[in-house]
Amino acid sequence: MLSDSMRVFITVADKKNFSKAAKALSLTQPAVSFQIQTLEQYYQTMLFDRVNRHVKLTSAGELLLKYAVHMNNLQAELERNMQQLTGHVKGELLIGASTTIGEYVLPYVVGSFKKEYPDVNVTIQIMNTELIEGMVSSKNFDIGIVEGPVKNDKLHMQEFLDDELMLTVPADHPWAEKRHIKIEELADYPFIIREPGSGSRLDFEQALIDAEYDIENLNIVMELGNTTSIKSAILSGLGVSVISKWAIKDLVRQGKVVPIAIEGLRMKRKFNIILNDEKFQSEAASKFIDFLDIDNINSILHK
Amino acid sequence: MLSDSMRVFITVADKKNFSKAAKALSLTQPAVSFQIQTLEQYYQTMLFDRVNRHVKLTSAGELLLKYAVHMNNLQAELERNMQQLTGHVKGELLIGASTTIGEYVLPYVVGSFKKEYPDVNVTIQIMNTELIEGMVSSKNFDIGIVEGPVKNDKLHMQEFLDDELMLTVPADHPWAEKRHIKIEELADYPFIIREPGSGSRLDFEQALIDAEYDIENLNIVMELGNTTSIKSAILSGLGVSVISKWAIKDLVRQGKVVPIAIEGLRMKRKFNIILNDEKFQSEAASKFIDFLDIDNINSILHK
DNA sequence: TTTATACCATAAAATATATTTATTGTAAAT
DNA sequence: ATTTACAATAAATATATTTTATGGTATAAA
Repeated sequence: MLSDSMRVFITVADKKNFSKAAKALSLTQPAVSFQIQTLEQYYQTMLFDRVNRHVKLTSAGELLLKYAVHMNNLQAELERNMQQLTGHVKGELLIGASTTIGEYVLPYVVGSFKKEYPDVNVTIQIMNTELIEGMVSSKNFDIGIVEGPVKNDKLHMQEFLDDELMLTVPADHPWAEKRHIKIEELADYPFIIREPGSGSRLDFEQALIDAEYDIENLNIVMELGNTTSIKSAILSGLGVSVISKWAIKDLVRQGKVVPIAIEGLRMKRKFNIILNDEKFQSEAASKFIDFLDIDNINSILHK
Repeated sequence: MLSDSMRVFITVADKKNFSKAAKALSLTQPAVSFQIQTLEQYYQTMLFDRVNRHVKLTSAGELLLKYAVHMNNLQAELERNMQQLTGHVKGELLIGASTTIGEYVLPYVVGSFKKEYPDVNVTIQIMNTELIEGMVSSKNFDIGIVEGPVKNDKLHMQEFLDDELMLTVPADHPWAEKRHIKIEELADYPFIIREPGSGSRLDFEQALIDAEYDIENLNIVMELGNTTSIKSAILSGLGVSVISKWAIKDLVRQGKVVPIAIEGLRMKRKFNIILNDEKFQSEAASKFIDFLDIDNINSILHK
């Protein structure tokens, strides 16, 4: 293992801030100060210039960082080889996911993965696509999974799962009997919509534009900030809405809501895995990526 | 810095013995057991087979060793670069030297070196040429300095200092007035000789053979195992002997003994530095090797 | 065989090291 | 002038490592 002080040093060099490094390492700021001081005494030189509101590597610090990163990479490589040799896959796995995926798809996937690899600690962080891309780029996340395509062309994208936004109505709704309605009928009932800027809202709006239907015709009664609130609103009869098929899967099975197709509206989309090819993947990450194979995922989700 | 457990691991892998590794690291054996167990738990695998009277790396151990050595080399390189950057040369310096050099030359050299580099800890280990060559080969010594040439052709040799074996007599000896005697006169006084096998004895014998003088003619009254005893014996008037000019320098200056040349006997030899070019030299070692420059050494020894 | 020797493992106590809590100090931002 | 956002320091505490003391096992020697 890399020594504690080196890990602390790398983090401070990364964050350029003792307190933030401490938080990232689950330490207090004095503990970080202490470790840096230990290194500075050992090498008899300052590693950071404490200048005003930030810290900055000295040339000695730059030199140390170069070697620290190199050693860190060696350690990661060692760990991976060791796990391949012994078969004991373990470690941390940090996944960034957008809301629907993180709330309605990944929990099942991760649950199944953990049965096979109980010593891998998986953390799912839910945030928007842009932030996820940033964290994958900076190698802070092992994997990102988002709705829609990736902007950053340094990142590698691969298809994960099909999704479709479905018009969702309560089981006792007049439309529940039908399998599909025409776009024009949409205006007949109160409609609940996601907040502007969210992925789902954008996809829905785009589908309406493609179908040349003016969103102003809808009878929008409420704008809500997340899928769960929309589901509650639908269940309580406040209106109908358009939601990812994965988000309503349980409610559909329980017979509480019914998904309806809207003729002429194309609301299919893909969930995509985003990876940073520059990042050395841990054995845990590699195994998880293998696990995300579509056939495997289908067998998990359709049971 | 490399973590403690890695340093312990490397040592055990090297010595193939927990107790010897402990001694080499100035630890107790249980401390070594503990560190190895820590690693074994971390990687969830045995690193050594404890088989009968020795331990042996498992395949996981081999893998770890490969990376441990690599990291260790990186650390050494880092330390050297850091010392060059900051100018703070420090660390351990282990020198193997044969008796005369270690006792009569190196103390002055090292004393002078330490004035310039006070944070370098120099250790001189006195042993025979063969052992020194082994320790330089195995990279356990940074530098070796021996009388005479090196056998091992993997090692790099460079000339250090001129030496000459001198016939040494007490100040009140009849020969003391003369500057030189003939070989034949040697038999006129009791002669003290070094034990067989020692470098000085061999060099002396070879010089006699080259001069076609039979050693049996000498009036050998005593055989002693080290230079200091021979000096005492000469001072007490027990006889005369042949000793390195460096070993008697002080006594000559004090006027207690006199060095005499023996006509026709060639007893000049060289002190040689032996280095292992495969070894990554610390900054301290490099500085010391620079310091061994002949002009520098002469200015130290002739003051 | 028995006994001695050369190993490593383990447990408990001692020691050393790292971390937290609480506080101070110092610029910059409000 | 006050607040804010940092890092440094000191003392108390927690954690990790090491030693001391002891036990176990296999080989070598008697």
